[in-house]
Amino acid sequence: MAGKVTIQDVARAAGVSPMTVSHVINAHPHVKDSTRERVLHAIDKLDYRVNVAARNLRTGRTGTIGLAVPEVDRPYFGQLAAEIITAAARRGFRVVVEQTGASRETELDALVLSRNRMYDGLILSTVGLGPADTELLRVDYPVVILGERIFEGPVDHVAMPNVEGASAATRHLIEQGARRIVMLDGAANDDVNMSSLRFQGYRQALADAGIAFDGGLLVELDEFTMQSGAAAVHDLVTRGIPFDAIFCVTDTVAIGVLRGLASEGIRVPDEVMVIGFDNIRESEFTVPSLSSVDPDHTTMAEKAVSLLMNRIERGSGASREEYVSGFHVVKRESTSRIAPA
Amino acid sequence: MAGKVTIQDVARAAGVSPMTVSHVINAHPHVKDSTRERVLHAIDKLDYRVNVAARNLRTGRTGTIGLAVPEVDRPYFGQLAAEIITAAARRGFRVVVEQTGASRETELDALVLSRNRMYDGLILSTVGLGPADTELLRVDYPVVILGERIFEGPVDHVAMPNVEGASAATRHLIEQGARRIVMLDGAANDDVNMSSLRFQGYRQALADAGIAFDGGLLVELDEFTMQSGAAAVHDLVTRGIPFDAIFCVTDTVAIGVLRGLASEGIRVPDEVMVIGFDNIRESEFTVPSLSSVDPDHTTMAEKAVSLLMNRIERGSGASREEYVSGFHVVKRESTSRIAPA
DNA sequence: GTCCGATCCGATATCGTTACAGGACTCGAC
DNA sequence: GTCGAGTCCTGTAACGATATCGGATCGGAC
Repeated sequence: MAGKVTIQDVARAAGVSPMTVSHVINAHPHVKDSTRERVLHAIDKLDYRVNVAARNLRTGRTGTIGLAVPEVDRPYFGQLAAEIITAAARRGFRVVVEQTGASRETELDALVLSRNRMYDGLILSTVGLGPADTELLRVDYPVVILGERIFEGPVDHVAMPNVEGASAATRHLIEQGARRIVMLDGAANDDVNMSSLRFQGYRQALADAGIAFDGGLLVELDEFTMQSGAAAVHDLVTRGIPFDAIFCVTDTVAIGVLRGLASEGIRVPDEVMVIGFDNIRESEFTVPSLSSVDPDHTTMAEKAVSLLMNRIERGSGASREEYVSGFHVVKRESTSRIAPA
Repeated sequence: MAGKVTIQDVARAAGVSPMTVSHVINAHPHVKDSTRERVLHAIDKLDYRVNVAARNLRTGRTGTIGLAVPEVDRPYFGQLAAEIITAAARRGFRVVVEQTGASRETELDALVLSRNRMYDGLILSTVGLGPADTELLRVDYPVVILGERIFEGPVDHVAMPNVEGASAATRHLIEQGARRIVMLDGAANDDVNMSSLRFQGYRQALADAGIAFDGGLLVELDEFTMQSGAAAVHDLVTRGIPFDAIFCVTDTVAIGVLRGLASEGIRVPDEVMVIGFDNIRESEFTVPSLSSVDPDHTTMAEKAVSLLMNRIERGSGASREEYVSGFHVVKRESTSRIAPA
């Protein structure tokens, strides 16, 4: 029953026109208080709810934005999603979460979906897209890319300080005495993806410290999971490669690494130090607790949503914005050779 | 430009009526191949996208379901959300994630929102709702409650084997030699919420083993976070309460507990054993790895979505269904007094 | 040659809301 | 007494799709 009440019914019950009801619902001015009361009373009595589909059709807005992430159950993306949903809710927007599974195809699908006008805008936390896809991003609806750095992309972009953060993390390891630093990275195939940028930071820090880069210490992971982090450690140990620290491309990988080292009976940080990137919530609670680079996700999420809102409201005219978040290195037990109190 | 192409434009370009275009789009039978080709070609050429709002209005369906969880960035809910999004996507549905922050009010808000016909249905992973709210759940659109057990609720329900799982976890601790088992629980105030049910299982296992329940070993947490788990351990130790095992109401709490024990210099499992509930992905990678009760979320998520789809398709006529998932105890290092290989 | 069912296509009428434009009325100023 | 500027309300016409139903066409059976 409640589902079938329309604005017409309310109008009839309140003795006004549908338009007046609409005005009341949308808080337009120029409605006499007594009239407003009557309408509200009728709405209440009939248990009227606006039909969002009809409103969407008429206004051309949906009040919904899309968020495309590889998987919400990865800690980093989960936390990002939570912050974005909160930031959007603050502005009266709902968020549809699409899982792209880190594949280029599905990320493009999300773009196309959004073109259906299903969403007012889209936040794309890319992984698979590369500079070759730049042209495909040249779409006529609001899009914000979050995370990866796509060189000269045609859309708004909120990026991480990948190079600088990775460099600082590596420098921290060096300062703590590490010399043979493994990097667990992804495929760094196009110079601008996350893996590649963090690798650049790593190399740069090594160079700055006068440490020669050893290709044998670079491990390319297929995916950024705890599983793959643990497996990589096992592999390194099995192959007998000596190392005294590991810089992990993400905290999730680092958690797997901590586990892998424990399984191998290697003590952290005494024998091997570990640092990650992202500072996810779990990192504070691992044993030992995990040092990490904190790129300030909260600000990034807030910025992404606010950029998107600007596009939605002001259209595609304005010039493209690029925001790179700040960062700081969070030093915890995993890189602290002085035993904690 | 792409945004303004309507089905009319396509019809004109293809030399057919809008209805025929609609038939093609919706894969209706009885459209000649040559006609279909022409229409598809026109769609492609004009870069036409259906206007979802218009379709929703006309059909009364949105192809979107709501998922209300406390927070997507808690591992358990993140993993649940991921599974539900996947299960829904398989059926051609999108998912809007609402964060209720574990408050009763926001959970009810989600229910009301859904009444806007914004979603075709709602999956509510409750925390704050209690039996007192049973009547409020008597709504006329598809709802599935996921997780908590609301006695005799008027809606479909996918529940966990809370009592049985908790009992099995506790029994496992006892079998491993524990006698003074702390339970870290939430407020067990209404006999049917998660905390209360898991507490029942705990007490039952104690009773079965002939161990007297010691109220001093029951700790009520305000929230189920790693933070609160760690704090609880610190508090117990500070108060000098002796214990040889901890059963945590969730794995997230347990991870905090592992961390807290490490900070206190207490060895796991030698001095204190720990077991959680949920078997989140992280539990396999903690140090030591965490034993847990696995309620098979994948099946739960799948079941929740499938129940919801049934409601959406078949209406509210059918009788209410209640599904309780199976479970098994996953034994890992944190409860294994025999050192792992 | 007729008839019938299957196949193919389209005219019309909404779905429930809001944009737009304008009508009626009030009130104060001159 | 007239005018203008609010204030308050409403009639009409979409927004872009699909449900419904009926009309046309075609091929085969008799």
